[in-house]
Amino acid sequence: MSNTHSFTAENYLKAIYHLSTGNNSVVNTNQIAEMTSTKAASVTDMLKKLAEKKLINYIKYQGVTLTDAGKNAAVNIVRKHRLWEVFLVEKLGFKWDEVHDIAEELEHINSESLINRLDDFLENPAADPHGDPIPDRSGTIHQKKLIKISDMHQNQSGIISGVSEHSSVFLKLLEKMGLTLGAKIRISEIIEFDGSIMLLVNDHADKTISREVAKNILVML
Amino acid sequence: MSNTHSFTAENYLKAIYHLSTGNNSVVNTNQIAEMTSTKAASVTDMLKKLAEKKLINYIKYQGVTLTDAGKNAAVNIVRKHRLWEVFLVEKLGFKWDEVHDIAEELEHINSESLINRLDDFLENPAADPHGDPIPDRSGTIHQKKLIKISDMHQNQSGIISGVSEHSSVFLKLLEKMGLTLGAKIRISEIIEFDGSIMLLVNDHADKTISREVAKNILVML
DNA sequence: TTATTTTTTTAGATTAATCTAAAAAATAAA
DNA sequence: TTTATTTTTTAGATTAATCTAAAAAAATAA
Ligand SMILES: [Mn+2]
Ligand SMILES: [Mn+2]
Ligand SMILES: [Mn+2]
Ligand SMILES: [Mn+2]
Repeated sequence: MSNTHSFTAENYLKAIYHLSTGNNSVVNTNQIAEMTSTKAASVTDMLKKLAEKKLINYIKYQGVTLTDAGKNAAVNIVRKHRLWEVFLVEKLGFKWDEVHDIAEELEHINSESLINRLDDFLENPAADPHGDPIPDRSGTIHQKKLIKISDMHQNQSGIISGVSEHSSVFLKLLEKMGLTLGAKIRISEIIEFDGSIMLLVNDHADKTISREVAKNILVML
Repeated sequence: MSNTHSFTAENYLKAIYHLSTGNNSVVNTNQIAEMTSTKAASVTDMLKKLAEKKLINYIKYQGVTLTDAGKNAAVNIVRKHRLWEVFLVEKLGFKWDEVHDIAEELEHINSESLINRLDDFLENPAADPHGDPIPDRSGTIHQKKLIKISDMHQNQSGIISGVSEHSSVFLKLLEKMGLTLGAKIRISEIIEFDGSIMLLVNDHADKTISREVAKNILVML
């Protein structure tokens, strides 16, 4: 089980995984280069190696997809990343905007018993501090259906359950506005002029957020 | 503060540190090669790089010592290693013979806030699961005076507080015999024939251990 | 459908970490 | 104090990951 790959190979696999679960399942060289902060030429080199190890399906000039083995490896890294994030927030008291970079390193520690014990210690959380689902030990992801605030209509209400933008500035803004996971919201008005949205947060006084902000907050109805 | 060095450089620094706190403060190439499971030629290469970075004092053919910067770096890695070991045992329920290899990886995660928060979360432990002292955040080590069971005399008693052999077989043996940290012992007899030792553990029935075992158990009087 | 632009791959180098084999220095033995 | 042994260093290669610049292929536009 769980062949061990280099730190670097793991980062490429994760990048391909995230890119392929977005829109298209086929991922191109330049996208990977951007996500891994490398150059296209370096990506091509690595793609050959990953293909060699049967972790991706790769045909020159045609982009890549993950094989089952590659997807397993990637999901496992995502699982570790998100569990560590829960640990950092729940046990060590980090803020939700501070944990990503540390988890980026911790996700490469390879020990199945470590991660399964951590999972139990954290009481098998379903989601990380940003609302992203944590794959279970078999690799299955139970993703709840969430919609963007920007897709809600007047008087509709729900619970904030995720974000689609993870930058520290964005997360800090939400924190300051009380728009954190678990907050109950209700759309009181959608402003015609620019689409900004007024909403009630936990039944308190109205707050207004821009459409851009609204697009990046995910709600469970 | 705390310049960041490569994973590999950190392992060399730690090896030099452990070797130099043993007997001689000057450490030689072959010792390092043995401890890092590399070859002498590789060590020489790395020594040049570490000297370049002013982490060691190195003169060809004369062995090495750590500079203050090098010692700081090494002690910090040891601090991280031991704190993670405490975490693995106390929070995740690993046995004391299972944690070394995982800590060997975790010790390279570089985040000062992470390690200080972990320290607090664990309630600032003084020692790791093997009784080794944990350097505080300033790098100071408070080492208690311990003696080997093999240096004790008849009727002397004390508390098991450390081990000087960390292999899994040895630790499992101690576990099985109830000779774990905190156990109270009293020497009932030192056998003339081969120097093996009979002792009372927590006032229970006598157990006998070989001189070799006795040399590797450390006791606080 | 040809020309232009964009994307991707190859060619050729570089850097870090490692190795084996050979040379040089230091140490121990005769 | 020579000679032999051990230790350490150098020389020369290798592997993984990366880069820049140039070539090749694919996609887009004219
Ligand atoms: Mn996250
Ligand atoms: Mn250890
Ligand atoms: Mn290590
Ligand atoms: Mn230890």
